[in-house]
Amino acid sequence: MERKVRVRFAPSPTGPLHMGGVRTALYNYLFAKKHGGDMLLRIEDTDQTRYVLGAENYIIESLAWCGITFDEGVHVGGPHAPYRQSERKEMYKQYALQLIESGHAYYAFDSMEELDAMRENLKAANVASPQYNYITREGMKNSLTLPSDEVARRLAAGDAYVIRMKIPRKEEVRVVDLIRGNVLVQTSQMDDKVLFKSDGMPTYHLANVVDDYLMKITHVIRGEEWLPSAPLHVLLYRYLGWEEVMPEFAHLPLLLKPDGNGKLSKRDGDRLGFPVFPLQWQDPFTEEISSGYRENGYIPAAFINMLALLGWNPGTPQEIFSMSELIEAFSIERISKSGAKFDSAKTKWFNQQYLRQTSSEDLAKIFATEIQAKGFDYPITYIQAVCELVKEKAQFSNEFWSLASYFFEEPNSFDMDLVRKKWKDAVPAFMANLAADLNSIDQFDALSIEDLFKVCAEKNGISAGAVMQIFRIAISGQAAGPAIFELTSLIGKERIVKRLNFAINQFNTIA
RNA sequence: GGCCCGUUCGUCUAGGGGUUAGGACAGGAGAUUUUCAUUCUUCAAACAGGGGUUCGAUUCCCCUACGGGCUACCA
Repeated sequence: MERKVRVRFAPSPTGPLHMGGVRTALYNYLFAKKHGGDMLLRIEDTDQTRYVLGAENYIIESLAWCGITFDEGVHVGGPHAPYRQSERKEMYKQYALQLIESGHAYYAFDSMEELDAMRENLKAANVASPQYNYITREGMKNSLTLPSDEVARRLAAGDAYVIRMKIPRKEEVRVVDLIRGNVLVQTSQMDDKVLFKSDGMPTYHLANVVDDYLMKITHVIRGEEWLPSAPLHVLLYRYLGWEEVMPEFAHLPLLLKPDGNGKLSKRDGDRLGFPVFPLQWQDPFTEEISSGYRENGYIPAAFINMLALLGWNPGTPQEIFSMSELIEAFSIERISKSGAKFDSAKTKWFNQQYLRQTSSEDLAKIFATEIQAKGFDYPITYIQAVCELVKEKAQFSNEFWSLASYFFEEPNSFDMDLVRKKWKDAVPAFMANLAADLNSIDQFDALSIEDLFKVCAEKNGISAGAVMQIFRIAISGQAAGPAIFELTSLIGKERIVKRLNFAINQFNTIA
């Protein structure tokens, strides 16, 4: 029987979710939706020592901003609730005990010091990989080496213990990975991983397998850092008697630093000048702030589009994808095997593409709140017209103010070096004439202004081109901007004439 | 160190036993826009190395190098 596709995104609330995590969530989401399946959000908070307050909310909020939705999870509930592992604590122990029962796990009573000493000894003896395994467990304090009455006594006395997996000595474990094919590992290379900790919590390995089984997960799509422990998980399914319904695995290549080596990390963002997190995050302990894509003016769909193409491609030249197009085109087979260096320049390009696609009407709505926040009151139609003019010049919506502030407030500072260069000969006279001429016309549309401008220049024996830039500076304060006569028309006759006269005064004082 | 995974332009990638090895970003040059941005044209840029297999390998196999991950009572 074909099972309904069910995938999960299962982060640990140890800090903000970085873009690599978002991509993992995205691929899970795309896969689920492509196959009409379910997407769950499970919080893996089995390590209380690393729990960070606010991280869970951050994760939920980030994914919502990205447009990744869930069918079940901590925030939306569902038939397999609770979805927070700390709240499922009581469920795990029975499975660990079941494994002891069947001879696939055992109690271990070793202290941290004893474990350290064991590893030190092995290192000193030049053992290639010092680990708690089929050889070393013979020399440690566990239910395999201790007499059964002592084990019973220790357990009854409440001695601290962990439950370890008993990895067979000489077997080959095969992991079938949807991206990499067969991965073979010898059990002799594996160690007796702790499944159940002395604090009563399961480790990732146990909790993960138990929950995926209980929640009927069909596909585990996760980062490549989990590939080395996948054989352990396969063994766990086998020994728990769940191999028939074991999920299929897909281990995603990692996101790498744009420069140098290694996987993309928290530090890289602010070091290299781009966000690594979807949303801004303030560390609750250090109060250190890490920037976010949202706060940097990125459109979530652009961010998602970029992420989707980092490690996956549709096999066609298409690069711009809406979420539904991504769902349509997505397939695990087309995920690449090697890690991808993150490219912030391309991310900006994606945002620019999306910004262009956004209507001036929608941009105006966003921009209007910024305008209002600054205390200005302009009709939305005016703001929309400004957006129309400025849109092509921006890469981010948060650049609008610096690009367009002069549409809303009068310029009061000018690039005087430039003015000095241009403010000579017939120019001052021309500007004075222009101000008067502009003031005298009724038709203040771009074409009429342009005609008037040219005629005025000719009257003063100057080429129109020669005075275009000083005119722009006079009315906008900036040396570059949108089509000059349209801009003039939009700002309106009264304000333009006023600005011109103000600028002429200013320019005269420095000339 | 050990184990596992990987390696096509600077970056993301397509391709696949015989190709002028394609696209995009970034970069260079030019044109348009009497500004900037846009747009257009154009240039430069890659199969890690060595062995096989083969009539022929960038493509398949092996080795080396390099890169990455893992190696906790963290996930």
